[in-house]
Amino acid sequence: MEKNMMVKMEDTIGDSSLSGYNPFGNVFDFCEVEKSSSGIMELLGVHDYGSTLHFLDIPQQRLSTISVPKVLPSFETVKECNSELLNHQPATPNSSSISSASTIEAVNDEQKNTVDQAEEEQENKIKKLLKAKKANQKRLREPRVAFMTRSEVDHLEDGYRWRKYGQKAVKNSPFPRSYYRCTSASCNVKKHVERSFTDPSIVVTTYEGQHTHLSTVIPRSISATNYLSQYQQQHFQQQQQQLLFNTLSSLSFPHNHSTPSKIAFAQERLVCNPGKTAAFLRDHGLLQDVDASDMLKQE
DNA sequence: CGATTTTGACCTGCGC
DNA sequence: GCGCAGGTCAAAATCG
Repeated sequence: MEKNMMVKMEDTIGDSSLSGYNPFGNVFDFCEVEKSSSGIMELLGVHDYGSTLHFLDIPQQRLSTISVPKVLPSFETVKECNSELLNHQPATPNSSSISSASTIEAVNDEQKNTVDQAEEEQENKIKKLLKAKKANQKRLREPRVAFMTRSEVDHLEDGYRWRKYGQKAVKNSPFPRSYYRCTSASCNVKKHVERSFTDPSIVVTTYEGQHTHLSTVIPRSISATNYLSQYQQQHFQQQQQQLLFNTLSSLSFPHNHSTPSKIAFAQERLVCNPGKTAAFLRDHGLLQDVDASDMLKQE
C-alpha cells in the first residue's frame, strides 16, 4: 500500500498492514494487527476492543480512539474440558488388598503405603489431566496493534502509566525490546516497545489488551511541542491542518452543508483562522468527540 | 520508603 | 525430544 495515501479503514478488510491517514485524518506510519486467538481475521483486529479502534495520534503523541461499527459476533469462550478433573474425588484407602494382616501395625503400614501409592497415582493423574487441559486450552491472546512512529524517544507518551516488567534482546537486532504493563490495578493491558533495526529512527510500539479505565495522564498541550522530536515539530503544523481537513471531510455536518461545502468550509477555516482551529483541536481532545457542527456553532 | 527499573532465570510455544 | 526465541517472573538495585 502506498505510503501517505488516504486510506479508509473500511477499505482495508483483509489487509494486515496500513499506511497513510485514517478517515479522521490521523497519520499512520504503519499499523499491523495480528489474527485474534479465535483464528478469525478481523478488520484491523479492532473488534475485540468492543467498537473502538485505538490508534496513535502522532501530532499529540498519545493514544487515541475512534468508534467503529461492530460487525463480528463475540468470540467463543474456551470449552471447559476434563470434567473428570473437576469432579475428582480423593482415592479411597480401604481397598480389597487388606485381608489377613498379622498385626494392627502391619495393617496400618500397609494401609499407609496403599494410601501413599494411591495418592501418588492420583497426583500423577491430575498432573496429566492438567497438562492435557493446558494443551487443549490454547492461551487466549488479545489481538495486538502495532505502530511505527518516527521518534527519538523510545517510550512514547500515550496517556497511560506503564511499569516495565522485562527487557529482551531481539534476534537480528541490536536494539532490545522492552515490556510494559499498565500500572492501573485490574487493567491487564500490555505493550512492548522496540526500535526498528532497519531504521533506528523508528520506534515500534505494540499494544495488547483493552484498558479498563480512563487515561490517567493529562494529555500534553499543544504548546508543549518542544518535547517532540525535531522531525515532528517540523511536520506538526502540516499534520494538524491535514488532521482538521480530513476530520471535517469525514464527520457529520448539518444538513445544509453539502460535501463540497464541507471541504470549502474546512479550507476557509484553515486559511482564515489557523490559531482558532488549533485551539479547537486542543480543546476537543479525542477526535471521536469532535462534531463538525460544534465548530460551526463556534463561528 | 514506596515505586520503578534492571536483569538473570524460568516458562512456553513452535519448528525441525 | 530438543533447541531456539519470545514472553514473564521476581529478587535486587535504583530512583525520587
